[in-house]
Amino acid sequence: MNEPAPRKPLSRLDESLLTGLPPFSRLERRQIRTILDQGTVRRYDAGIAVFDEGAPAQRFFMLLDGHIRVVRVTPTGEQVTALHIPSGELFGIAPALGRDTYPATAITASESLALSWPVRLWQEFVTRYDGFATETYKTVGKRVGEMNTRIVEMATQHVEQRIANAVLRLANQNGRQTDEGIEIDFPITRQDLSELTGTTLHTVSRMLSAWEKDGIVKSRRKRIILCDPHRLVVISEAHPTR
Amino acid sequence: MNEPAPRKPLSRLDESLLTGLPPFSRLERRQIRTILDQGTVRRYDAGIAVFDEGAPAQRFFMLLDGHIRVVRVTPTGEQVTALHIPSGELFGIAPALGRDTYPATAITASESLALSWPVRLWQEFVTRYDGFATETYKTVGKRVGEMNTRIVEMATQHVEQRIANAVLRLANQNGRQTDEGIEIDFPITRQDLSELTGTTLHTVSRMLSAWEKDGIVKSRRKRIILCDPHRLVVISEAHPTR
DNA sequence: GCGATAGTTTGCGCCAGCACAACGTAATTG
DNA sequence: CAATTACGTTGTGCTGGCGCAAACTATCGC
Repeated sequence: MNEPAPRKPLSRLDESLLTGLPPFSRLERRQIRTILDQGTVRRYDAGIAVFDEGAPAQRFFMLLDGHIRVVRVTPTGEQVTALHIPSGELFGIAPALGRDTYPATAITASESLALSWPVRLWQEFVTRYDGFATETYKTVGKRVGEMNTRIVEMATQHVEQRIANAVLRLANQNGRQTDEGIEIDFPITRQDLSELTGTTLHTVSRMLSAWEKDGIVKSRRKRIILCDPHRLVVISEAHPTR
Repeated sequence: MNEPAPRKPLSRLDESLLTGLPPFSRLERRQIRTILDQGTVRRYDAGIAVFDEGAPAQRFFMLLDGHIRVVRVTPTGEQVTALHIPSGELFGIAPALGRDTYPATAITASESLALSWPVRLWQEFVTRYDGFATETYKTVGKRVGEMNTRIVEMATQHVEQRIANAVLRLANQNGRQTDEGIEIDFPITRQDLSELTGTTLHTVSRMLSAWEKDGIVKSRRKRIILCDPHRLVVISEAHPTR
């Protein structure tokens, strides 16, 4: 992160942390207190695995601050990013999918803060707290939709369009307006982008260079700023050969 | 289908239709009777859309017989198959994902028989029937896993490996042992396979021809028989360049 | 301030897989 | 059994994007 995030007292969390967030928005202060007291907060450095693919799902998580990349590793060791999780969302919700192991690895893209609970509380949350089930399944639905879109993109679009789409999506979810344009407000490398689009870091680099030459983006190390999102949209839609 | 499927009396269904199926396996005969009476059966010809992407989700379905392809259509009209649904599974379960429209189109791959209920019953099923929620979320979890795998494959594997994987998966889910080998027991065209693997029907055709020359598969029109599944597995794993 | 490390850029050659195109063949219809 | 339609095969040429390689540059730890 750029500025040091305002540090929350880790000992006892404020109820306001959760009140705004969809899965908990219909709950009363007292209920949220209970939920907070049952959970554990932890800070994670950037680039740390919060949990690993295949590991027994012992806890589920709410990302309070930072960004998570959900990654799968192939038998031969290359990584593919399946999803990006912005702060304010649940993750590692294996129990919602009837699973007892995590289906993928969660890696912090930036320094992050997450609250977590043991899975045995899942059933309790679902039955006891109004709106929790509904909202979490909306989240699942949204992610299924995203994955679906990724599949369609990978199947039909060219690399340039896929990269454009990925950048646009990231900017939409995690964009921050600056005087130069919209900046993706967490560190992202060419390698990350290539894992997100199923290509190589070389190709991504070339692409960004070309776009920068055309004034569509600016990019420093680990940072991307969109100067002309509209042109990117055009690229992402253009020339669908197949 | 090859032989005309044994025709069920459409008027009043037998409880045994559902007793074996996971979402209903823990229920009593009386409960299943109620569930059956609340639903509607319908037969669909091959190649028919059961519901369309984006349409309001008015019903959810249980596939009793046949096969469904879950398809998304791109803005430019090409189709991508996201999932295959074998008989005995729920589909069109938008309500489980907190959605009120269908996220994709469901097309019958062969003549099919499906039972369906209005979505307003979903909540009732989930709360009233033991195991229904758990089992349906397992189904969702399984499908998320499959989609994830597809993404990884599309991102890292070559066309030949993707086709091999697709064929193997179909054979696993819907294989039937014959004297020539394992036959995929529903009609599938080169075009279908190409939509499943994100390639062209030409490339699929070439691939199958090559495999047939090597004695790995036999293929008639709309039919594929695996003579040597093991060699296919080798192909699907081999030479992961990136 | 100086390596060391992690991230980025760029050039070059090559080939998997696509576009295009034409033809062959099995099923279907009346 | 024509005629028609749907599905499958195969050839040719071309190119997007990858592999490989090498150099460059921020950033960090000491």
